[in-house]
Amino acid sequence: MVRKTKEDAELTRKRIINSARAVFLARGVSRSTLEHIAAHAEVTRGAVYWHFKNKTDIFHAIRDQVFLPLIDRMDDSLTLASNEDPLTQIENSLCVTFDDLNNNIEMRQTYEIMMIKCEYVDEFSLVLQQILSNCSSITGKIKLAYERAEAQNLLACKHTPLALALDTHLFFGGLLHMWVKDADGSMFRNQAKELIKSHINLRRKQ
Amino acid sequence: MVRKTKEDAELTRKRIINSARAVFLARGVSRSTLEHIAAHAEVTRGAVYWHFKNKTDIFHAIRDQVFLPLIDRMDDSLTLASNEDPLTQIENSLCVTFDDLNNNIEMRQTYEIMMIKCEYVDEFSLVLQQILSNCSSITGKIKLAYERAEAQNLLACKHTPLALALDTHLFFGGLLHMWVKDADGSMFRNQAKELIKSHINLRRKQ
DNA sequence: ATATATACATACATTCTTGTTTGTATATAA
DNA sequence: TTATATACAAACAAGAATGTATGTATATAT
Repeated sequence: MVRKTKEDAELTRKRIINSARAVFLARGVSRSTLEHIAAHAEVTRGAVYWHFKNKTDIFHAIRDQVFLPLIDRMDDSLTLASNEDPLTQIENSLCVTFDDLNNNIEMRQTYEIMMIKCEYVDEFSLVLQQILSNCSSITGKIKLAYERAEAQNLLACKHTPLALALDTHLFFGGLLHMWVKDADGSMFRNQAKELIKSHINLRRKQ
Repeated sequence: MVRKTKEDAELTRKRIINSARAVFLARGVSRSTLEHIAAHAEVTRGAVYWHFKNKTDIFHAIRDQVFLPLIDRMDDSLTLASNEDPLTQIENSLCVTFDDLNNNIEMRQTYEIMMIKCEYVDEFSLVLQQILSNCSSITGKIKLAYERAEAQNLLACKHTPLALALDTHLFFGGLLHMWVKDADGSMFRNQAKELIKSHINLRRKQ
């Protein structure tokens, strides 16, 4: 029984990606073999090599599945017109990310893989450049929101919008890392939103 | 020429550790083999197996070399009596870490390995617990400093010392991660101290 | 209806990597 | 001074893991 229909083949491809995510999560990227992934997907390595060039190719498929849509989403919640004040917009845009992490298993697993189950060397090292670039893009969006907040006289401090944006972004990155590492949830996962609210309130006038 | 003196053997052990750090940094922990490490140290795997049980054992030796002294250092700069105000103490204790990173190659390389060249699975996953535990310890120390700042009426905001400490610690963690990823230095390494100063000034009265 | 490309499974060859075992020269203890 | 433990080097054995090559049944195009 071979030569499935195109739809069948696409299902196989997706099963391989999902299996790879599960295997990467459990064993780390390096220790995961194509045989592990194939077995989990209930196919042979032949199927894997048909759909993907190698393990790195699968890795990028998993990454793109989560991160390509994500960037747009973050942009939207900070850039789109809204009836909320800019500081609340920033707060919400950060909170949305953690809502997504809570609700979307694939996203949660992918973050965990990228942050603590992957070694950024050789082929993977260029991902670091993408991360850096994404970060400065996000910081830029946050800065714009702080500029609007400043124009509306909402800020409690005389810091520049850029300084505030960098501080917020670093806080956000730190929280993301701790969120992922805090698997049992007791230290950060349960109180992420309060931490965000507190962070934003620190710069809110009154 | 075998059977060196005890001092020679200790030198060999240190050369192996230093070589392992260099190899881990270049190839990632998983892709580094004991043969790579031995060759870099100009010994054979026999020497490596004599001094260490396996690769994980070397990993922990590298980690302990940097992190065991570090915890005490961070404690000291936050706990010891000082003629500076508590907020400046926090600022300095954060800055000291980045001074160390700049000046101490071994520490810098070790941080890079632990953060982006290692997969936290199996034997390595318990390191995550240590990280979590260290973090709450550091947060606790920062909280005490903020309590002293509050008692001295230095704070510009009505946030609790715990909330401020968590925010500062997350900022610090985020900055550490970006510092390490920003290998060329243009985005974070050069301005880490200004970012810290700005972060602390945000909570300083006036 | 036939030819061809597709979607895999199976088999093979090669290269790493690891752990262990064995050998050995020499500090060092007795 | 001799015996023994030390600090390695060298050789060995076994199992992974990878990439490729080959086989094959069947959608699908013509």
